[in-house]
Amino acid sequence: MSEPTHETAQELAPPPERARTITDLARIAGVSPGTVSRALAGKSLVNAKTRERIEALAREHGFRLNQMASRLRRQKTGVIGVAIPLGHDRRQHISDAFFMTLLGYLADELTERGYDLMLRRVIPDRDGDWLDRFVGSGMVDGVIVIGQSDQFEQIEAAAARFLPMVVWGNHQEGQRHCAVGTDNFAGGRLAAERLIAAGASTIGFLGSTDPIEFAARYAGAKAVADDKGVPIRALPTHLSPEHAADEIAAHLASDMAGIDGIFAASDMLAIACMTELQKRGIDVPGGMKLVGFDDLPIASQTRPALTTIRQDIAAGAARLADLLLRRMGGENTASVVLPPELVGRQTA
Amino acid sequence: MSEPTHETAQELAPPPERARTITDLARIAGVSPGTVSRALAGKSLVNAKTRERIEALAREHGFRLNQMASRLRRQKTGVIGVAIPLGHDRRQHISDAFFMTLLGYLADELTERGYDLMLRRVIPDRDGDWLDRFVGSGMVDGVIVIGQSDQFEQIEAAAARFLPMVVWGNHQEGQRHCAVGTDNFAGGRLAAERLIAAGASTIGFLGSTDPIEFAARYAGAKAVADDKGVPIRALPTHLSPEHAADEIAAHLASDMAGIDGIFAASDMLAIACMTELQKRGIDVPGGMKLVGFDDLPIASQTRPALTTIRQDIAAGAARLADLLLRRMGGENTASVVLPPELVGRQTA
DNA sequence: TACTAAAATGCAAACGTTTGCAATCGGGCG
DNA sequence: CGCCCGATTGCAAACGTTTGCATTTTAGTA
Repeated sequence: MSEPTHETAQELAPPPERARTITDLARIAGVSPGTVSRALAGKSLVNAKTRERIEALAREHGFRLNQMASRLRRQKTGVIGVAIPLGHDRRQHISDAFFMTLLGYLADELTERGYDLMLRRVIPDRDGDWLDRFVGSGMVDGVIVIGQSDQFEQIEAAAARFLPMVVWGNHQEGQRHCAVGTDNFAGGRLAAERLIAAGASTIGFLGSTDPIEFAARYAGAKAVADDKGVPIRALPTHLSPEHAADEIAAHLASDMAGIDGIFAASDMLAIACMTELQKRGIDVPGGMKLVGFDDLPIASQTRPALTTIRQDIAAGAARLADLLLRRMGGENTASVVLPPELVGRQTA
Repeated sequence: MSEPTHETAQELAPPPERARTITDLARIAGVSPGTVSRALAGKSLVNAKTRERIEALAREHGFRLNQMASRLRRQKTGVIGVAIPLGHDRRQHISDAFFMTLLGYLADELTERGYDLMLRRVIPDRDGDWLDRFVGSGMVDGVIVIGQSDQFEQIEAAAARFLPMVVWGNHQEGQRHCAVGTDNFAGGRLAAERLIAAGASTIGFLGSTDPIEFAARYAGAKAVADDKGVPIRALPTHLSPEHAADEIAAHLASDMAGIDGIFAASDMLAIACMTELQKRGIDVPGGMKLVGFDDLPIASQTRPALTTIRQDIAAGAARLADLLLRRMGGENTASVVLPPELVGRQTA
């Protein structure tokens, strides 16, 4: 009574006691936790007025549902795991342009459908168990693996026990896991055909042939080259941007006897290569034909504009998302092979 | 006894009864769940032999710890939330090159430290509550917001209650939340100085001035331009790659009176602009000086190579990660402003 | 008013781990 | 042989929700 102002203040702005748990909120509302849960979930079993009152109290006391507990109880997470295995080139960065572009589209697709993405970068040989641990962790409802890298066996093993998984990469005869990917062999064919048609008499394949995606690109190009009697050989190069430029420079300095057409395993390599060629005063396509792979947005912005093999990344992401959701629903889906497409620009 | 082969087979390859829960495994091992938990966690309290036996059984029966339950109990998740608010340009794609590059570095940094990333793309005006819901969900131990967009108020509000949050973006006098970002105003100054030094007599700023990061870049450029008596004006352009080219073309066709120097709000815009200029036969830098912003990897690969203002994205990601972890440890950290750097190449 | 059915709520048991505390076991020592 | 102490293990209560079932309230009807 001696501090009226104090009391008045308290009454006007009641201390916003935060309700941390559903039980707190139930106590405040004078109902049971079960009712609060049902009210916030929008179930029909609860009286409309009660629901409104509880919703108002929830807002007022800043209540947030603890997702961990909710998910434990409901045995589903609303999260899709995205794993990026970096097996074939440990120096390869997760910020690789192709992966990031695909990831961006995936995020768009899945967010649209109400899922969150959990990103995990994996260095397989540090941990042979990586995929099993990921799919069995109870943290994700489904898994997308971006790139098979050199982890084909691991992926097959996981697929045997875990249905909701889809992989970006090659589909091989008889494989167990569901893959979505470009027909890399056909893409390699297209590239070689284009180079030869443009007048190349000896072809260099710029990139590693270890990851099976790249191996297939090389094999496709080699099939065409062999068929037409054009020599072709691999110029091994790592993907990481810091190393690629130097390795390409080394190739150009020593290893190019007769090569007048280059098929680069990715656009990023092709662009790095073009820069090195121009540094040396070699004209593209005059002195060297060049074909890339991916058709990243930058490919059309280089000078000269890059001739490349297009992977439809947006379509691929859409298929990945679609197939994964169907598998999460129990369906056993088949792999999808997307056709590559030659995008003829100025470099070959 | 009448089916010896059957029994033999059973003995040789015991049905690999999968242990789903820690209780299953405890039953199999003949110990209590608590002991199994301690054994798998590598606590010292459990006998070495017991631990080894349990670990072997865990492998054999394909046991995976349920992370949901573990995290609920331990009240921590090992997950860092990454939110990308798309407020100022809803058409902007999460696959935006700058965001993706930053995200890639962040993933590298945080994965290295044992955290997973949870990615969330947010369209704020669909849901004014987005940040509160994210930080209060109990699903993440900390949050990184990439880009303030037009959500400054929301972020400030969340920062008042939630310590472990760091934001990529501008720091403004007296703001509450911890930000890491480039000094955009200084960057704008550098760009304008360079353009003017290269001979530009009228400057166009290519990009939106709505997001505060871009507004600061424009303000910096304007400060220098005003100082030197050089006219400058904004050429509003959206960021999404599909629209940018057309909008730039429209500017070039109608709006360019006197402009002989362009400061693009991002490298992607600069590159799109360069392509449009070249389509029109305008020489860069002869007919038009051009300066970008970001110094993405592609910037050095264009022809002519792009003069731009470098943001050190890798360093920024490292600072974000470092500050976030310190905040998760209870420390209240100050904002960090990174100095931009002019990278002089060929376009201005 | 009494009875019935439907609507709304409460109760309590899950979900699968972790962890403080108590109980057990074994060995060394007096 | 009995006792004590340290090393292991078991017990049971959390963590915060959801949900089947039982119970109470309400509304409707005879």
